[in-house]
Amino acid sequence: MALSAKTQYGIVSLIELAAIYEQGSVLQVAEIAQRQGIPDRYLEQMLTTLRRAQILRSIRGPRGGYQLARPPAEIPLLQVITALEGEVAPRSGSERASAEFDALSALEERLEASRRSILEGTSVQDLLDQRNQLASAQAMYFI
Amino acid sequence: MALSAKTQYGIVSLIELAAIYEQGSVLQVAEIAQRQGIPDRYLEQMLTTLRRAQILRSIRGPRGGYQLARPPAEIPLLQVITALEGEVAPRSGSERASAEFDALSALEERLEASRRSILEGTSVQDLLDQRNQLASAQAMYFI
DNA sequence: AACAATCCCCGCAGGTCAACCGGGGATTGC
DNA sequence: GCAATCCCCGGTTGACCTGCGGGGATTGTT
Repeated sequence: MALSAKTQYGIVSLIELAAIYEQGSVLQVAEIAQRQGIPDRYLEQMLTTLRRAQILRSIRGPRGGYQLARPPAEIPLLQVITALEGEVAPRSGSERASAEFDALSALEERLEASRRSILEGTSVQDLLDQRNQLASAQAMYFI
Repeated sequence: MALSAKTQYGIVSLIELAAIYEQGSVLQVAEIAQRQGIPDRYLEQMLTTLRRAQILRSIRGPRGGYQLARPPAEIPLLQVITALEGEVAPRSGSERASAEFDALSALEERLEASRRSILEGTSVQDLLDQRNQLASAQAMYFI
């Protein structure tokens, strides 16, 4: 699995919130959790993390909930994943001193760069579009 | 870290073995482990795995050791990593039934495809070349 | 003002997995 | 025969992911 459950839950929630972004309304943790079939107590942690990263905004009290802090097209997935999984420790201290490990590091950087490139170039809006496209395709198939 | 320690140890060993492939000689587990500063008892497991995957050949008894089973240019890293980390379980059973999860799956597939593409297109020989290039660059810098 | 809905914070637990260690057996060159 | 080397298999430790629970803070509604 390329993405952890934590990350998947967070992103799926963002797609749901993106769908109602225009209306300026909110969704509650329990609401999202039930619809997606994921544990609400766990999802709460993800949404809190995303709020701290200023990707979400929260409203407390009755009729409260979460909403996107900015338009979904302005939320690259790289930011979301970085917030949820935490920063990668930048090669602290003991570099393996070996020419072979150095050559391998060059490869790892290429791998990470390619991954970053995709995640920087994909926004929550893109995933929402994809969801709608898949949904309509399924509707067509159904007829 | 894009690659696990297990994978790193295995690949680094393959680079060392690629460097002596022409001579048809062998390297021993303890030899590689000491030079690379990695635990020998652990490295043994990786080399055993690579032998079972027919990437390495082993010779037992005194003066024994390991050598590549084929020319390093014919060993794509994807095979190495697949052998070391094991096959990815193919989406067993309980698909999350949700349009949002489906859209996310499409992204995950793109991520994995891009990774596979790099790992298929890079061989152990390529890493050996990179090592030699880095080594000579460092030599130039030293003068 | 009281109440209830909702988010907020923090710590804990259980399971899984990566990384590593150790014991003893099989092979084989010298 | 002996020692070097690979071979096999199981155990351990520590971290991390996933998830739960208790109680506190905020706020709309009545």
